[in-house]
Amino acid sequence: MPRENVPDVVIQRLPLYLRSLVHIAERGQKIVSSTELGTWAGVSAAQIRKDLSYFGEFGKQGLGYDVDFLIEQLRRILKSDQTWHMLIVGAGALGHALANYRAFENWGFYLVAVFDNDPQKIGNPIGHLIIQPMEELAETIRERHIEIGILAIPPQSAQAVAEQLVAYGIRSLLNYAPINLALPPGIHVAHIDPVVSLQSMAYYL
Amino acid sequence: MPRENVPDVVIQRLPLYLRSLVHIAERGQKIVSSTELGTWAGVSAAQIRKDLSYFGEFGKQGLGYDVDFLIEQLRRILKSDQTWHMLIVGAGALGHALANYRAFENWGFYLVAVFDNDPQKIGNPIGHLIIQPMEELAETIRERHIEIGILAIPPQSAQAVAEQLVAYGIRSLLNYAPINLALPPGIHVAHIDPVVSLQSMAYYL
DNA sequence: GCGTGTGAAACAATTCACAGCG
DNA sequence: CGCTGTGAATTGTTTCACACGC
Repeated sequence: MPRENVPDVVIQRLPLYLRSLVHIAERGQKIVSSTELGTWAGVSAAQIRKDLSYFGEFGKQGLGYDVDFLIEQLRRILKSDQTWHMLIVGAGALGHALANYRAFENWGFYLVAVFDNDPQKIGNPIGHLIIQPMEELAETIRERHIEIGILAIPPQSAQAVAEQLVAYGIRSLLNYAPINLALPPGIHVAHIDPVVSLQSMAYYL
Repeated sequence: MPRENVPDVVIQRLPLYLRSLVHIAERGQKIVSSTELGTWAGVSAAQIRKDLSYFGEFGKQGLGYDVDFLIEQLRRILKSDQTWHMLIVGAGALGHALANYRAFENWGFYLVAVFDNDPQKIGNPIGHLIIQPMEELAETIRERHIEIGILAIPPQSAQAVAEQLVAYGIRSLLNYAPINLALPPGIHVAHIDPVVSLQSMAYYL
């Protein structure tokens, strides 16, 4: 679909544009210029136009972009117009917060299973699901066609669990454990670590 | 302290080096080469040497880096060798998970107050703290010398609350609300949004 | 006239490759 | 000899500026 190879930085900005566009649409606005969208998203107008140009021509010269149309296109490009199945490993405080987070489903990301290795927790409800034992991992991934794994476990076990998930067919991981995962090429890992974010900010304090 | 102006990407990588070094130190290793550290942190050896060279000469030629010494230096550079006071606004599931997250204090980040605007929640315990009403925001920030604010609230109120925090002297924000904040220059904002991370990953699926 | 789309120009980041030193 | 530190070369990203079309 992309006309040529798209830099990763561009892919990381598209969700920000999409979020800003939804905000603009909710205000009832139908048309937006790259300048205005750039102000909302915190990037330059030229950058928005260049980024979008990797994927096609979505604007109207002299006018701007149709907000609803551009939302639709970005959803398509980011594959947020289809359904993805996710699992969480780790039913601690973070696992619970994620299991109750309602914003995933708007974007096609459905949580369909939660796992933990603590016998005390297995069988307990979490969100609208039941905590399952790790033994059911392989079977559930296969049967529910799960593509995305979320790690909400301590760093000590993160590498081993990540390897299990990859072995069972997961290709995308959202890692909340504060450790750098070493995984084979082709596996995509996104990292969320508040300490890393805080440390980068503290530099400027 | 930095010899010249340091690119922001470099600052964002230093916490990853620090995290890897701690891991290496816990295994009892005393010396590490840029090649080995790079493998752990997922970057090239040359990049590590270049990044560190912005701040000084920390290695020994022909040998490598003293692990403990480099940890000490990175803690100093990232200001993680001193104490910072943080507050959370929003005592929902995420606020609770963050309030119970034990990893902050290892790095000098101390949570000293949690706020919410829900009268039902005010006065309830959260972690080792008590949920306070928003009216006490200004006073608490001043009295407890709070430098960092964490937003764990719905996106509708995030901009207004962020502006309040800035007005009361907060210069660094960790924003969990899925909205781009527009704030005056000089204020540092780090964003954590799992949907943004998932959307970037889904592109490659 | 206004705002997009896009080559060209400017700028930034990364990698290379090697001198220098323990 | 091995590994750091660093200019130089390369690669990647952003900004500029303008032709084009509504």
